[in-house]
Amino acid sequence: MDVAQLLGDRSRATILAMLADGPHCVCEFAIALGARQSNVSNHLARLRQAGLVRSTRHEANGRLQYYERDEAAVEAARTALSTLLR
Amino acid sequence: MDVAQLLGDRSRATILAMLADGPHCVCEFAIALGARQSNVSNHLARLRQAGLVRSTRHEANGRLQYYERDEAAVEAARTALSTLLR
DNA sequence: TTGACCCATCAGCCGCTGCTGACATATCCT
DNA sequence: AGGATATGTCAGCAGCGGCTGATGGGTCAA
Repeated sequence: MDVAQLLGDRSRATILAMLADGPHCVCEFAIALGARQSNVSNHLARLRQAGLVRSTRHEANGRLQYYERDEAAVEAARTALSTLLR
Repeated sequence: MDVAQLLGDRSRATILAMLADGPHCVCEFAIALGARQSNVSNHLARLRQAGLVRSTRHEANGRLQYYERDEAAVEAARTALSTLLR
């Protein structure tokens, strides 16, 4: 899926912005967005499929799934968008 | 309308990319995109409404409507997208 | 003026996409 | 084991957005 199309959704854009300052779990996104958990999971699945984020389990609490940005992919996306408007 | 959402469409992204090397008329976009004239006009109206492009009539042939990018707005969009992935 | 050309706008249709609810899975606690 | 918590996945629905055809306005040539 195209990067710009991914960012076209407000929820996904907010998620990526939140991930700028470190990892977060799914429930945090759900609260911040005021959305259901399944909804957030769907968005994260898109972002995961695009390679922009990856998920890891929390060390202490294995029930929590923590998401972090793939900085290399984000950097690539940033340059891709920049060259698109070159 | 959001900039990322505008770029999410392939047609509009192509139009903006084509405008990188100077102005073009509507018919040129239609040919390049393989789309109908009304379709292209709709996309250009969106881009116009967003302030990313502006239209001027051709000097020699007044029937041709030429579109050019608003470089200031494009630059603003570029930085907006860049900070979104900051 | 008449016709041809180029474009903008609009209503309508249709496909895509986000959202939801239900269910399955995984992990932790008791 | 059994229940609670956190998440992933999926079918279904509703709304949005892109595409089209029709129509009207603006411009040029004859």
